[in-house]
Amino acid sequence: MKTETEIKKILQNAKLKNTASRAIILETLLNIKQPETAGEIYKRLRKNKIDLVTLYRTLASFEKNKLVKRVDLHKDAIYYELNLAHHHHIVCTSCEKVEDFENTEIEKVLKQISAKSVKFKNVREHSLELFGICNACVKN
Amino acid sequence: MKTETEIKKILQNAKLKNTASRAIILETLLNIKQPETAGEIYKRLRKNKIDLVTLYRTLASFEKNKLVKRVDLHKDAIYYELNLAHHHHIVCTSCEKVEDFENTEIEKVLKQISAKSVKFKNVREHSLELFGICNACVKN
DNA sequence: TAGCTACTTGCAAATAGTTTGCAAGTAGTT
DNA sequence: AACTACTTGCAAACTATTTGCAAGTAGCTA
Repeated sequence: MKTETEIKKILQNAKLKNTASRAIILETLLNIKQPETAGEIYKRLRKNKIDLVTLYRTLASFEKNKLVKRVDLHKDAIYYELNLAHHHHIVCTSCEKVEDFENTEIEKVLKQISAKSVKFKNVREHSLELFGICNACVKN
Repeated sequence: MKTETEIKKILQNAKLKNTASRAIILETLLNIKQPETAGEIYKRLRKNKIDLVTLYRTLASFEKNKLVKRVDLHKDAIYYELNLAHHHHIVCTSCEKVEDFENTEIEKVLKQISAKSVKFKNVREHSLELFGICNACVKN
């Protein structure tokens, strides 16, 4: 659980004004384990009376400032998650659970690939998702 | 340029009825170099009088049959492309150009990762996108 | 600390993207 | 040639996301 001052610091580092809404949204995001849609996050915010429009705008500004990133789970809506630690996902296409993972080998190979590319020498980010059926679902 | 019979064969292999709409949509997809949204593909189909709903439904059935896959370009709409050859993308976040690439090393590492995962032993697909600024845009 | 300015918020309404219901049409089979 | 399940087009619904505008507020600046 992050303290109020830690949240304040994160916003300051991102050069975003420290408003009540942003602090609440950021704290909420910190408590979410899996990527969620704006609608799902909104449900968590109901008791705080934060408008859905504010949430969208906040997510957009967080995204612009690299605090948040979009995750593609091959579903129809946009999924968001905090971008404080770089990692990838394994998604179960049956029960929809998401497992995080990180891997240093991948990062090395990606560097080689962008070095090889003729048209790109400035690759800054990447997203990687694996899809499959988790062991629990295979049993059923 | 694929012939009519080749297109027919692709549909048969996917166990999809060989209708006029599907043949036209499939041929159109074969001519597209970059992932496109349903709206963009629809524009190409205008002269063929194919309904946008039909396009959505066709893309959905193609996707279900692995003929087509979704690509996440970190934009607001869903991007589709043919799934005949496995590959990844490098996306320019400035001019939005997309370059394809494939890499055998990646595939090896991914296999290792899914072998290591505790909750997954059935990873079947993956998507990988790199984001950056292409050389042409860097110059400007 | 009061005041200024640019950024932020909430509400209502608009827009964009995608899906659904239904009646009519058609591919592949028998 | 007839049958059946799948496919199509149209209209309408729905969901997710964005925009306009007026009021509110954070973080300077004097």
